[in-house]
Amino acid sequence: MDIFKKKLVSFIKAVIKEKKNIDISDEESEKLIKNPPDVSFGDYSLASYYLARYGFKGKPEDIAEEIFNFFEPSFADMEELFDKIEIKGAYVNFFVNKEKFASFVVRDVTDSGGDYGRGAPQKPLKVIIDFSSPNIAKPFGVGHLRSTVIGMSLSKIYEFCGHNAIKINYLGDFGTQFGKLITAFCRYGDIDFSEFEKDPVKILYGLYVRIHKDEQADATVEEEAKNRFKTLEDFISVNKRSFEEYLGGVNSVVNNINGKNIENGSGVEADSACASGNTKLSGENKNFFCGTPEGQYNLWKLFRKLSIDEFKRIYESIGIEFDAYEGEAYSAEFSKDIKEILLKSGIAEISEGAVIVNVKGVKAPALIAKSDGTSLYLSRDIVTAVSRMAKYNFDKMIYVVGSEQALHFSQLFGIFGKLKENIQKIEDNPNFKNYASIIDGRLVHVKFGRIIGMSTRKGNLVFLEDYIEEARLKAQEKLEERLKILEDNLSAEINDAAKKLNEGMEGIRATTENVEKQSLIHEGKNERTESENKQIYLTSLKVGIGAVIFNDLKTRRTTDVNFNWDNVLSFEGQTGPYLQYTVSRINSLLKRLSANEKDLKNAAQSFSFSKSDADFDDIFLIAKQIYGFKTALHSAVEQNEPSVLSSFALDLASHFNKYYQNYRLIGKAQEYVEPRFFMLSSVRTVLIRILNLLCVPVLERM
RNA sequence: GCGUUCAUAGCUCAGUUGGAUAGAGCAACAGCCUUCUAAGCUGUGGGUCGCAGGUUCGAAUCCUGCUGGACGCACCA
Repeated sequence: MDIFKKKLVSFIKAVIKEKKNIDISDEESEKLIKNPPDVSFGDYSLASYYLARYGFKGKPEDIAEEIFNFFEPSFADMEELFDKIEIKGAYVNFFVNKEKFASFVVRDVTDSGGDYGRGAPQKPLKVIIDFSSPNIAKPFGVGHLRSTVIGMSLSKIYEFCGHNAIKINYLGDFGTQFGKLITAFCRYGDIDFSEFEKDPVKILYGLYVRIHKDEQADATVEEEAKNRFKTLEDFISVNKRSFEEYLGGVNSVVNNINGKNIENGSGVEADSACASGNTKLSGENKNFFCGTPEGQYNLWKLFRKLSIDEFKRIYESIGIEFDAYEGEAYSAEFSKDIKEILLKSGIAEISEGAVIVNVKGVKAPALIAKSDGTSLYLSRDIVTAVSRMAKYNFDKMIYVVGSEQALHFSQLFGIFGKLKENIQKIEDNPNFKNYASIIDGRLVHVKFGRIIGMSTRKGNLVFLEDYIEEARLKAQEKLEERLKILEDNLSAEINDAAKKLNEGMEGIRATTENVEKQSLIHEGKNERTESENKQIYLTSLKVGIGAVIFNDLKTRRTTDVNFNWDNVLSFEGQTGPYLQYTVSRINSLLKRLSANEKDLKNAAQSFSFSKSDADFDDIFLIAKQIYGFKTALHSAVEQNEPSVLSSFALDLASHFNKYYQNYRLIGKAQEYVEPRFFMLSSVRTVLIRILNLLCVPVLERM
């Protein structure tokens, strides 16, 4: 809490104590302080109707007056921090000392450097964030992007707030669909294996599409796929440990490890390693792959490995990373144990041959296992949650999954509620009981809306890479335009200077300066050098990625977004590139202002603002905006909502751009420039921090 | 049919958890580059907060009903 608010808190406590003889906590008192909607109402306000709960009775206006009369005599005590107190209707409004406030905020940011806003809770939470989770065998489409960036951003936000975030990618690598994929591979003889190695995901997707089409006409496809999946699941389940045994083992590992406790060799990673080697894909090996359970298992593992490699490449290109890759298959091994435990304890029952759980508050029965005995993803999710509890001992687990799966998660969460209630009915499984009973209440479904109307220009699924490339091209186009204008202006300047050359020294100086500048930019249609081209490519790529990612994070998660190419490819207004541009603008300005760094270092100790300066009101507004960063972070975490930060950043950027437009700093006196230098640098610090938290690339220059 | 969820300016969205005069950005129109990056800034127009009730000092926000859309609802994930 800042010194201004602290003062108010103590005053509010005092007035309640004095008038009603009630002691309230600092937190309670702080909650009574609101931010007025307009500067003309001051900087903090106390709405009298909130005091009704402490026994203040009567018309709100009268209460406000009562409070005001209490404050006024002791105003001298506040004078150092506040300019005035005003009564307006039902509100008592407080006006801070603007000079002090602005200096306070800017100094706060300057002192904490890049860490401004970083949290350090007394008890950091261990939070698992399960996101992205693409389905293997399908290419990484734009649909996956939303989960990916929301999850990644939340992880960063939690980390920045001092919590411990564990990022898990839970791959959809199991289920009947893989039976289909294997069926496709085995049925179609015309697969080009060299093509396969080049772009495996594309080939797999081709198989996927083809088999789904054939399935419509040929009923044997589905049957074969089901059988092959059963073979796969049976093969995995043979000779395995029991879930109980597994949980016991995890437990002993966990006790020795603090912090993140990432088990790198687990699950997918380890399995995919043994998939290579003797399992070369070729025509001759086809009998092995299609004819034996072991071959089929290897084939599936190979599909999975190839897909994961591809995903990793894509993640890397947009700056996404995970602490662990897990797969559903890993849990499939234990889904039969779950089924038995739940049935034996009476939590689950058999209905129409399938295993179901009836969950409180959810009408639809939760299906745990199919009548042919194979597992469903709900049972695998139960296994996964329990395993993770054993492994990580999490305080909270967030599933970043689309809202169309809301029912699934309410069933999953409901099952853990039921498990907790009926835990004593479970026999013989102490480890399972131990972990399963404490999960209830720690699971959160962070859902998000669909992206509607997203299709390629020809009308199909959009691949993420094509999407980004489209944005990049647009960014490059824009960049080229700007360079052209720059070049044109330059040659105009040079012509101008040449004219002046006849008029004396002034012209000579101008000409030499311009020749220097010109060497940086190619004039006219000359070929650019390779490094210039590379620079242009990288810049436009970052802008493109920024535009695409920010587009997914700027609106509240839950609303469906109407996709519109023109909106995404417009880089003006409330967009990622606008923020990137703002940062690079500040960069450029600060660079020009910081010619004398030594002076600035000295000034950092003792700068201050004067309200007699023409730009002071705007400086104060910027300081206020910066100050709101901590509140924004807080509500972003509370709501698991990155868009809070997006809106905040847009506001801040807009404040800066207005200031930039209205006041010039170059050429002003050093003591005028110094405090503003730190103010602008504070804006930049916060903007860059938010861009980082939102996974939007930051550019030095644009 | 049942359930979840949404409806705010022509379009895309905010709206400090029930508070002061409902705000931005696009698009339209009118301006601003000899002066720190015009991916910027300024101004104008644009609203029955889906409709109807209710709750109270006070409702875009809460409750009920209606209309309209999206999603989900037994062996897919």
